[in-house]
Amino acid sequence: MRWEELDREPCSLARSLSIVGDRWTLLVLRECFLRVRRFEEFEQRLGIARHVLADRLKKLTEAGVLRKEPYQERPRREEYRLTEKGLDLYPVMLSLLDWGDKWMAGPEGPPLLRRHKACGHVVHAVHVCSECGEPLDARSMTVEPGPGAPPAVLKAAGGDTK
Amino acid sequence: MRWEELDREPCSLARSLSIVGDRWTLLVLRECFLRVRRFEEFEQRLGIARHVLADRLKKLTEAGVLRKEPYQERPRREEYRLTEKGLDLYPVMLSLLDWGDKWMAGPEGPPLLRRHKACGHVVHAVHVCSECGEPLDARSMTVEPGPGAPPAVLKAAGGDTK
DNA sequence: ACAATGGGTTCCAAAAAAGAACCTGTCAAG
DNA sequence: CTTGACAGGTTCTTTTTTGGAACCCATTGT
Repeated sequence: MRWEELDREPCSLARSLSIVGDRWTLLVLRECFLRVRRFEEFEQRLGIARHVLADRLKKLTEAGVLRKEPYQERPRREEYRLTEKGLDLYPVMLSLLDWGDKWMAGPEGPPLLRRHKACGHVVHAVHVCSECGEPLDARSMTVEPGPGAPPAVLKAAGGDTK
Repeated sequence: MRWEELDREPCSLARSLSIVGDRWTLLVLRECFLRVRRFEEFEQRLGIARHVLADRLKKLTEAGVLRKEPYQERPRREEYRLTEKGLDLYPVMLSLLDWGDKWMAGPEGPPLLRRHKACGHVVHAVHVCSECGEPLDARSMTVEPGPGAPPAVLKAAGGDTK
């Protein structure tokens, strides 16, 4: 499997990774969620090489995850903002954040906490079933071919996910 | 920021990415969740270069995400299995999967569906607050320094996440 | 004795990233 | 009317990572 064909794999994970599955993209998006919007600010906060940053921002814009919005004319300047597609990556960030909090924090605990505005508590995310509301884990799911499945998938699928 | 120092960043996202933030690791883990356990099988299913696969499996094992379990002696053969730390990455996979289903599927729909054993429905994951049970999104959260925060973080933090 | 099997390691060429310098409009100050 | 600053890139060159193929090694079946 080559990297450029990843977006045509019959797998939503592979397709997602074709956009966010490299060294820098999710860190750039972290800054977006923290309301960073300008080239210079991304560069300073991340310590990323400028041309790598330019490339990532371009690819994210082409993918519809970010959009360029002018914030002044003469000289024209544009900032990068999350689209709805980009905002929808929040669960991905949250899952990685919660996993890092649990497994990668030192003995002193995680470096940042997230507080839920609605209830006021420091929280983490729980994944629940969209239909019955029960918590989901790897052993509670089975996989089956969907409407976009190519024939080759049909023979491979059939087990559960653990 | 250099890649090798990512695991010491005061950010759980960066620390998580120091393990799963490269081109291949999450695809290797996808196969693990689909119960692939042997070197040859990873190689065939992923089409990954052998030494890259060997390197990823070693790093994941060192990180405690996979463990090597002997499945026969003479000749000794070992297989790779998810540890508890690895199984805990399921929400990350699920988030990426759901995002791909929603945003990266063609008009014919997603290639695979996940069915919840408990309720029998085809489902996706919903992220809810661990304290109040309400759905979470980017705009409903604020960030604040945690117990492991270095001084530099204290001035940068303080906004919400969108 | 010889090939097959599982699980690697080694070598070389191609692609991607790091780091630093350079370019381009548009102002604003001297 | 020249000099400098600023935002936002682009162009080099050097180092790391990949991809692809070949090779290695212990066992075991024929």
